[in-house]
Parts: sequence; C-alpha cells; structure tokens
Amino acid sequence: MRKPCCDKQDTNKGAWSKQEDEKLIDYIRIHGEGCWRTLPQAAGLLRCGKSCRLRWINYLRPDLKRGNFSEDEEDLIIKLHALLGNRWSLIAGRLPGRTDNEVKNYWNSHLRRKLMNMGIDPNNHRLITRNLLPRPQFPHNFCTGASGISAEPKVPVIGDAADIHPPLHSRRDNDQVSDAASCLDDEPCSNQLPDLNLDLTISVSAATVDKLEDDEEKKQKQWKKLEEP
DNA sequence: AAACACCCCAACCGCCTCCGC
DNA sequence: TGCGGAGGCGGTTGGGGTGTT
Repeated sequence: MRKPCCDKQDTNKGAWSKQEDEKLIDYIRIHGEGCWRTLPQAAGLLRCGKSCRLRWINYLRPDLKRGNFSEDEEDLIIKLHALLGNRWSLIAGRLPGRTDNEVKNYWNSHLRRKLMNMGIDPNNHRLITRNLLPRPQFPHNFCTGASGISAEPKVPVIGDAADIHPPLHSRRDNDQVSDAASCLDDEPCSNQLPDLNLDLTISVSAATVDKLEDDEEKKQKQWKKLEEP
C-alpha cells in the first residue's frame, strides 16, 4: 500500500485563496524552490507539498506568459506533438513561459479539435478518411513529417482503427522520436499524405534543435546501457 | 429568466523516475 | 544492489463561466 504524499486530513483542497498564494510566493521568494514536502509547514500552509509545487509551477511563477497562444506557439505545439507525443513537459519546455498543464489543456480543448476539423487524427497526425469528412483544404506543403510510429515500411494506413498509438509508456521513448525523425528523412509522402508542413527546422530555433538532439542522445545512451548484458 | 449543455482550466490523483543512503 | 523518499509527469476530474434553448 502506497503511503499518501502527505497527511490528507490536515490539508486544504480545491482552489487557492489569495492569502495562500501570497504565503507561497513570499516563502519561495526568500527560500527558493524545492523541498516541497516540508515547504507547506515552513510556509504556514495547510496544503500538501505537491499542491504547492503545482500551484507555483502552473500559476504563480513570475516568468509565466499566460494569455492566449499565438499562432506560432500553436504551430510549434502541433509539430512537437507530432514528434514527441503526449510528453507535455518536453513540449512546454520548448515554449518559454508556458507550462505542461497549460499546453496539455490547450491541446485538449483547442488543438485536438482543430486538427480533427482539418481531417487529421490528433493521435497520430495522419489523415482521417473513410469518406466521412469533407475533403479538407490543406495548406501548401502539407505533410505530417511524423506519420510513422511503427517501424514498419510506410503503407497507407489512413483511418485504420488499429493505427492508434499504444499507450506512450508501453513504448520505448526513443522509438517514437527516432521513427518520427526518420520519417523526416524519408522520401516526400506526396502519394500517401498531404504535406502537413511539420518540418521542425522551420520554426524551431537552433538551440531547440540542439536540445532535442541532446535529449535524444541521452536517451540513446540510456537504452544502450539497459541493453548491455 | 430559468434550465440545460457545453467548454475551459485549475487542481487532484496515482504512477514513474531519480537519487541518496 | 536494493530500498525508500521526493519530485515530476500525464491523465482525469470538477467547478465556474458562457452560450443556447
């Protein structure tokens, strides 16, 4: 039986009051982030440490951008989602001032629907056909760029019910990334899929690309370690 | 004006990973 | 090397706001 993260009977739940916010901000301003488990007591808050951390990360941090997502940000989220899947923290890490929660919520409430309206399956960024939807008007240079999740040779599997992502944690992390990346190297998919304009080199900065490559390298090393006898 | 439906987003929950011992 | 605690992550929930009937 897992121990609860804190003594729940003594903690507040639900929306944060202004006083609680102020206490948390004041405490972190003086002592910095970290030690979330002991923070509530030290700061005089009747909250669980996790709750404090979430409140700070998602709402109180001074560097948060808040407000509507720009078109560029939308674009980047879609591209990164095609590449990384539901790894919201990684995606948010590429969007300064945005949190994983914010990106996740925005994806679920706006971008998913937007893609579906365009006739694209938001799970795998492939076209939905079945002749149920009107033929979408794709922008010039429309290509998923990350259509391949399976390592199998690419064949048109549009609309295949079996073509749904398996749960992310059931896959090796680098499978999806490397396959997506390999797709970027592939022949143009003009005879299979429209061009989604998901070329990551367009709007992702050089630093971002470097970071992605670093992450990828680290993962490769980790997997190599694991695979070693 | 009231009832209902829908949407958005802050917050919670439980699992996973990392790290120190 | 194994264990336990702390932090981090992604999925889900629930309440409040807004639109529709």
